Amino acid sequence: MSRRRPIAAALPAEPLDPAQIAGQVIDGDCIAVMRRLPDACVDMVFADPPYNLQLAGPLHRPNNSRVAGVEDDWDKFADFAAYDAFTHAWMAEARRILKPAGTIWVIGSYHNIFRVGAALQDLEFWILNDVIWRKTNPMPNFRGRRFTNAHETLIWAARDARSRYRFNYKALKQLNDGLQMRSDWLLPICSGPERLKDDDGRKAHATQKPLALLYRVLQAASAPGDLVLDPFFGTGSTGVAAKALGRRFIGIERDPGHVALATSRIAAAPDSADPRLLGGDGFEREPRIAFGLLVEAGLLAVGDTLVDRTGRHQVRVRADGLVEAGRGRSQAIGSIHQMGAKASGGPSCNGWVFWHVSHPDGTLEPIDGLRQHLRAEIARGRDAAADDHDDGDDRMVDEAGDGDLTTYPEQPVS
Amino acid sequence: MSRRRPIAAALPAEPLDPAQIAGQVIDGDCIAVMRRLPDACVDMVFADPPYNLQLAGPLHRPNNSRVAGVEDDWDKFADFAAYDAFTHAWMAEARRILKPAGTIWVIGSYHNIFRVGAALQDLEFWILNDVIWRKTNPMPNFRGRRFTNAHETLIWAARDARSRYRFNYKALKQLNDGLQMRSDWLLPICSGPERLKDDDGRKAHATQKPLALLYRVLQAASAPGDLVLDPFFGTGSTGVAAKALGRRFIGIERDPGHVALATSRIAAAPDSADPRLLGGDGFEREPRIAFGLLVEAGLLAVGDTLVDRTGRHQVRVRADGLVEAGRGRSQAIGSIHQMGAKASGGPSCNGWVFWHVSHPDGTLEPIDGLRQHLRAEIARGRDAAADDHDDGDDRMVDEAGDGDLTTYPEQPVS
DNA sequence: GACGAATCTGAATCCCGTC
DNA sequence: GGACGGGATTCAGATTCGT
Repeated sequence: MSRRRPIAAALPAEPLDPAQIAGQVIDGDCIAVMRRLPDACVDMVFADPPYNLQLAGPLHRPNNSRVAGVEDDWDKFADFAAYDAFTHAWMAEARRILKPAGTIWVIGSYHNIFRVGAALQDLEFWILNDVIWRKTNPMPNFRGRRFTNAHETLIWAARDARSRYRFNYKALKQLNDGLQMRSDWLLPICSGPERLKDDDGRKAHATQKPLALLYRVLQAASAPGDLVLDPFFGTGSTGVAAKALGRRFIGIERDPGHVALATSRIAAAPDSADPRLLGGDGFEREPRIAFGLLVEAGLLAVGDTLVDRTGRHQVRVRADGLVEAGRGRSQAIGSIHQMGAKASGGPSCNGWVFWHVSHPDGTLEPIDGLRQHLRAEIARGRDAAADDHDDGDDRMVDEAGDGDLTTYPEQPVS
Repeated sequence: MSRRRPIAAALPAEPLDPAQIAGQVIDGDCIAVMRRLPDACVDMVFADPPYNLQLAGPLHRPNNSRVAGVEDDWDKFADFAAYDAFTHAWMAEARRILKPAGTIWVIGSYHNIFRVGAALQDLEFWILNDVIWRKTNPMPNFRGRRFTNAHETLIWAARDARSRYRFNYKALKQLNDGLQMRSDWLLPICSGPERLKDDDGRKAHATQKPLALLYRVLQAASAPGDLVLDPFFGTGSTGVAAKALGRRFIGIERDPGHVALATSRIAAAPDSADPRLLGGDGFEREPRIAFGLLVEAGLLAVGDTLVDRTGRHQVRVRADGLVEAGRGRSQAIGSIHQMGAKASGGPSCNGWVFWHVSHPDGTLEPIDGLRQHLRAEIARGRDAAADDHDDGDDRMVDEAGDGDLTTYPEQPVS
């Protein structure tokens, strides 16, 4: 198989406490280290495993300079079977320590990504997307024998098919100028000052990933305070991005030199901004408003008529927070959603945007506008109350707006 | 497994003659049909196999309209093992009938492409590139639970690691405005008039591929007259593109309705232009000129001195087409390329651009200039001769300039 | 017929909290 | 865990409809 270190079966398997080692880089084989972590303890895994590059010999540019490829021992495997066994082993451990709602990201190239993707499926991970990192500045194909290999592939997968995983949809839509984020991401490769060099000016790691890539991954599929594990930590880009975004991390790395480099790099890296600015989705779920509240608040009156956009359907507002249509035998009563579904003929309906009130000038306004009005009033009252108590060292923040409070220490503003 | 037809073990396995059936659509299971073809008879395979989508239930757009998903029987497999067995079976046959220098293309999505890529590697195909088809107009993600699935993946692989496969580098570079063609291609999905409809106005096939995609694949990895096999022919886009580009094809399709549709579609499709305009690379490899020919042609004389760009190294021209440096014991003899490599210290060297002749005015000219001069003269003579014989039914064209002659029937100008 | 608005559609593994 | 019900969710391009 490979010339990697013997795995840790013989080493003492002292348990590790995830909370204790968060923010650290653990020196060791990732399989051995993961075995010491408890089940279901991390929220996300980001993995940049060896690519199994299989370069035949040294490659030279047309001007005869030599291309510095990946020639490290960690990228050497005897054959596909050896690579598959290795992949299966680390991935099974990663799945064990992943929380049920957690997701995994794995990055690779055509040399290994098909083995990786098949292994994920075989282990019953559930693929959510394959994401293409399109490089703005890839290395050209010097021989002119293939297409410029201008991308790498990331696979994003949930722990299983029924996972209620996190995806910060609105935050990413915002990042993409108001349109859904697509599965193809255009980002530069890691170069310039971001690229770590050793004392001789050579690159410190053969496959350092750009921070921008890690930012986007963490923004998409984790929340502030989440614990992110990177089993192939390298120079620690995952840690730097996690620190900047208020996520906690555990890094595992076999090469002691890289462990030291990553540790000092992260210590020097900027900390996260005010955690309140980092919210999971950036757009927390708004507090729920029952339709009946609009009547209580005087925004609608019992007996008012609601119409759909085309004017083809109408309902009357009842006192109990339901609406009714028709008279006598053909009368139907239900929630705004149920009656909207009935009217539109679909399996479901968002009554808030389906039904409208008619203004005197003939224009229609969705009742969602009334709801937003009411929400704003409620928020003003809540903020006034909160101002009286906002002076502690720790903040209690309802990240998701769902009543779960996350506590974490105050962070300096960077 | 799937509800496909029983495979053809029990059917009579009458051999098929590739030359006879070129241009036809064969009705049947692709594995059974391929078994009837001889070894090493096709130049390229393009395959668009079932993706194994595993759709759970109906999906609706926000406006409550229902998405027409792929619900055909041909995309139903019991599990990954069944899909893998199917993949392995058709792919092994495809490899058998592929010429040693042939390549295969397979397109898929994250549902199946990892199984496909691993199977290719397990069968000892040699992956050359994974190519990303980025869609300009993908279907959005309606529930906001994932990234817009905005691409599909093609894998391009040679029959084995040592294949001398065809890649029309210059033609694709030209297609890409003078820059190397990258591994990410931006193309619209198949819609509008190109999308075939049945009598009711519904799409005739759930997964029709755009012609532009096939054009690029055929342009990249085949030559005029090549025989291209598509084992999942569907509505025959591969055949239409092949006809337009002067490639021959064999299509295999299980569904008799699709066979009929593809056949009539191809019959109505425009034929290729003058084959001389379609050249394999669009830029035929220039005929090879031996260095010694420069002496024969009087462009260099025996004993002339060649120097490198800096003037630090020199060699003398010999009568045998080699060059020599030094005198007596330190004398070295070799080709212009070998002696260039020795002088520059690299593992290889293009002697044509490394070595120069000195003009009387002191300027240096690469000997490649002399070669181009000679080529132009040769081309003038060849064209004059060709005009006298350009009236046969078949043409013999040395596409690659390497002495391999490909014969193909004359095509009318469209 | 021209132009703008409204509608339709595409290889899709497409919800979540509460009781 | 299963059932129930609230309510959140789309982009580009072609085609059809309306004036």
